[in-house]
Amino acid sequence: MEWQDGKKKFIQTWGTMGGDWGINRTMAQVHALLMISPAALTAKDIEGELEISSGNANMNIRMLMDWGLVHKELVPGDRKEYFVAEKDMWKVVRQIIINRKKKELEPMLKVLEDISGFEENCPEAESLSKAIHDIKMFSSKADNILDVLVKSDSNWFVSKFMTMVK
Amino acid sequence: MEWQDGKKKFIQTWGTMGGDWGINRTMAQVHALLMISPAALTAKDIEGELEISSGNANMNIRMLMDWGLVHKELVPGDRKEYFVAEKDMWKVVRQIIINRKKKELEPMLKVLEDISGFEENCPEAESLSKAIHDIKMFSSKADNILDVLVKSDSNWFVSKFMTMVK
DNA sequence: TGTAACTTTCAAAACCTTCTGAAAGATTTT
DNA sequence: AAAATCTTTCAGAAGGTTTTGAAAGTTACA
Repeated sequence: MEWQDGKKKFIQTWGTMGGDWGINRTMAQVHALLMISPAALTAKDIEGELEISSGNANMNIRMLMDWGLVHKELVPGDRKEYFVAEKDMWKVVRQIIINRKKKELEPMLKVLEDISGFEENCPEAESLSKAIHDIKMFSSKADNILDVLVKSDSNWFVSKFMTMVK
Repeated sequence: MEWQDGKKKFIQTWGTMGGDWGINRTMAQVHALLMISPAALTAKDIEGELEISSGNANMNIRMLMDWGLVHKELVPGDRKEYFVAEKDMWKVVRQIIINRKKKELEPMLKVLEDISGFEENCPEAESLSKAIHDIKMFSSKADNILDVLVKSDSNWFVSKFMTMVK
């Protein structure tokens, strides 16, 4: 396989992956492209490579910057804006975890907190109560674990984990 | 708050949550409803509660059964099919992990394997090579960790984890 | 076997998200 | 300050997924 084909497939795969992870496909593709680019790229480069409109490119680049996965790089004497992606996989995953946690886990915990304050004694109410309690329990544990995960170094984590399961 | 309102919000929240997790909203709502039902429900009950069509109910119940989160329960002397949901949160989460791993992580690892076999020496090819390598590394670690997670008991895992990070 | 109760299928409709393309807004150069 | 270059915005178009509703398929019983 030529590396150019590999590149195409890589961008595609990362795009699909992104879709599954609550990142839109194009956003993930832009990220993939930047991630494997040795040099910084301009918006125009990205539009060209991925065959998308400037509006689309702009919007997704901005989103990636919001997520902290891409940043601008200004080349002295050049008026264009260049973009580079975070290339450290662990940092990338960490950012994704942080963002999803904030968007999904935390709001859910809040709602569960809000709806747990009723008192009634029919089986239905009790069943609901139990479910809410269990999920709250579980989610806050997950929340804690993710916090640790995000704060830690990848190698440390994996090696520690691997000894732990022995 | 009345428990009936809590129930509505719970179903809604679990539905949104599901959407974020690659489970469609209705499927997650059906699951939520069954999860907080002390008794088994018929397809008709579900249609009524969630105000959805029979086709929709049927399709999502079937999907939940495919995922192993819901099963049929036959009541002797009754011709209707009754459904109950898995209520152990840990089992639920485990099923979700198994399914997503199969659908997302494993195919990705396969593609990365396929496209890593080129040899060229321009910086672009090298950059691509490195990205592929890093992701493969990372994903297979994640794959292993999830395997352990899935096989283990929740309490064991959490407590072990919590000591580990001390 | 006929009929009633229930379940499944599927094409078309509704809905939601993403993308385009053109116009407006910036910023720099001449 | 006009022109050129680049970036952003946004309404409507396109594309994808989910839902409906009605018809077809099953099963159980009289």
